[in-house]
Amino acid sequence: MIGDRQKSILKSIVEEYIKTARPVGSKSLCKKFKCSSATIRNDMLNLEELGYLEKQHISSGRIPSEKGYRYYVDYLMEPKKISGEDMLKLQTIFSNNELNLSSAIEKSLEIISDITNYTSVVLGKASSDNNLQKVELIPITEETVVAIVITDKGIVENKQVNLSERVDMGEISKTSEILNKMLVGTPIDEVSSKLEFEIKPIIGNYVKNYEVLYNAFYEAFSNFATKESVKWRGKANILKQPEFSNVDDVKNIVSKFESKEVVNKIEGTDDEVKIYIGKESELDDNVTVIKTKIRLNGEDMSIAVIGPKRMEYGKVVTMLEYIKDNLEKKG
Amino acid sequence: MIGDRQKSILKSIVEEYIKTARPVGSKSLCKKFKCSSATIRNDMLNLEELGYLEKQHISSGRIPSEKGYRYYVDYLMEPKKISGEDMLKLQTIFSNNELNLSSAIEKSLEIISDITNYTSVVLGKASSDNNLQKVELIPITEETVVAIVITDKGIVENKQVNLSERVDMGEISKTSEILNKMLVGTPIDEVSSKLEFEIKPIIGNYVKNYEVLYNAFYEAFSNFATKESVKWRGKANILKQPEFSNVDDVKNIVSKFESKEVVNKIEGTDDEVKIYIGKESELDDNVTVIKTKIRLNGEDMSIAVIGPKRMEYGKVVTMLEYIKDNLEKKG
DNA sequence: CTTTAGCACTTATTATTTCCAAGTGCTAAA
DNA sequence: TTTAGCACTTGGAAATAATAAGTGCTAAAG
Repeated sequence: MIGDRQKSILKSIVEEYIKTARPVGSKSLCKKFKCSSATIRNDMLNLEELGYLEKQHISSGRIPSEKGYRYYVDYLMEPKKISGEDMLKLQTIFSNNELNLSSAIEKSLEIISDITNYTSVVLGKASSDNNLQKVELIPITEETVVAIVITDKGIVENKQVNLSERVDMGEISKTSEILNKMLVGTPIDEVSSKLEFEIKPIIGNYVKNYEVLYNAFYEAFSNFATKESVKWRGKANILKQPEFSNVDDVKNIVSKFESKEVVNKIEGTDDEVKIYIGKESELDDNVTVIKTKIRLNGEDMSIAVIGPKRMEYGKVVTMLEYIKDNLEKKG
Repeated sequence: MIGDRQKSILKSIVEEYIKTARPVGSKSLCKKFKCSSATIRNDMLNLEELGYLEKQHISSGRIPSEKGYRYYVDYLMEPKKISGEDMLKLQTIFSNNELNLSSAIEKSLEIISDITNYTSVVLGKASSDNNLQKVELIPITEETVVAIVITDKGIVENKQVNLSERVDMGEISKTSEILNKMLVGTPIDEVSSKLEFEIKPIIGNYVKNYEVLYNAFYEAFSNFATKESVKWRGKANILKQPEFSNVDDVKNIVSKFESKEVVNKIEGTDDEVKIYIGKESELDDNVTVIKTKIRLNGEDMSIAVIGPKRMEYGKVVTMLEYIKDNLEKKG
């Protein structure tokens, strides 16, 4: 259905369009394919009929459709080696042993945005294979305590809680002791039910006034269980792309970046590096999202790169794979 | 120099322009001042010569200059009462006793942006009257510890640190013990020097292999001392203003919001609610920043509202004052 | 001295027209 | 199957014209 020269033409058009952001005309491919513009035009027409190419108007050159990008990504794209210069930058992340994981990830984001000029995001969420390692309730004033939860993977969360009434120091340390005795080692996604069904019924036997403290810890913990961190780099980068040359598109994408739902669209579901083009991204028809999931040290992380549909696919994929592999080696 | 009617005209022009975002012509003020447009024109000319008004072009109506806004804000503006509806929203922050301070502040931001349709920011930084209350070093693996620092104001910071070599559990708890014994009660801005001059010299007597652990804690602590939190709400709101109708201005302001220097421009220096118009904001000539400083529970917070120069000054100032007063009462 | 009516003048904005470059589809011949 | 040739379409830039809003100034009136 789609011949070899046509594949090659599609590839050239996608790559040319990625480079220049301008529709590609038949004449510009003549030298490369050693044939006349009419021949190219015939093939282009064919590719258009099959849905791989589009025109902006009747007499414009061709641009790839989403289907065209998809075909390119699935069958035509060649992986791109990381350039020496870029490799040097990436090395700074992994050669520095002092850097702990979360700093390494942040640094990676920074470098991705710097090299690609796209927007990058990392989304972290304590994963279910964290076990509770330690609980602390630290009195601050007579009516406030700070509750601290630490997991065996080293994730720490804290929350300052107002008690609704004055509570005795001794009670606080007793509560803390009981919580530790009964909860240490519990997977975090089982803590809630253990709290409710095993601890709540008996804690009254040891601690008077237990309700206030129980509630305080419960609140702190629920904070922990749902906590997500989102970090962006180069949010403004995408605006540099020529596809965002009119106000409404710019305002639109900026609003989407600010909205809360963006988190769901970004969260990776696959361990591989996956590409979501235009509509597939469910974020905005004008963007491509390339994302992957990394499970690291008890945290599920999603890293995503957001750019225009004419993104440098090969470059970004190679880079994400490299970073993913090296982070996992480090972790 | 500037007569009573002229003041009144200036006030009307500022308020009209704030409402409509369009230059104000002489005719539109006739009814209000019960005189002909020519009279108004004479006064306008005078106000322009004094620098309070500007024209966009020779035959346009007048708009306030930055000096005009400044005069309005300093001498003409009347404080605006908070509407019943808005008051209701604000009450939800302060009536809820369960809400701890940092949640209350976040909630305030949200409501400010919601009511005003401007952008709001809060900037927090541990202030110098925090004293160290507790230090913990918790081993996670043989080569990682989590260092936790807690102050008497309930601020908690933690950092996971890679040790460069394997360290014995006992050493860790000994170090932790010493740090606590010697540091508890120390104001956080004196911890660094105390660490270096009092603890480093003697810790070797108690803990072998102390260097690794000392460095780990030192790193965790320096993380703490410099940590700043920045929270935005309604970042995209400002784009809704008609002054941002061309791409470049939009891209410009978005980039500025993303840049790191913005923090310096936002940080409040004054306990009062202060207004910085256009250039005065040092952020962008097209915006006004209204900000104030709140010292709360051991944290220095700056709250800022960013909007167009034709901001609803009265409304925002009243609202910020109300929030500031009530947060300080709560804290 | 202040206010007003009248008028010529300026400018942004919008719509209309004209022109050009780029590129297409199609036909007929090679 | 490829190519040359040509009529045709479109977006975009530049030029032109028409309109609305509002000014400054002058001279007369209050």
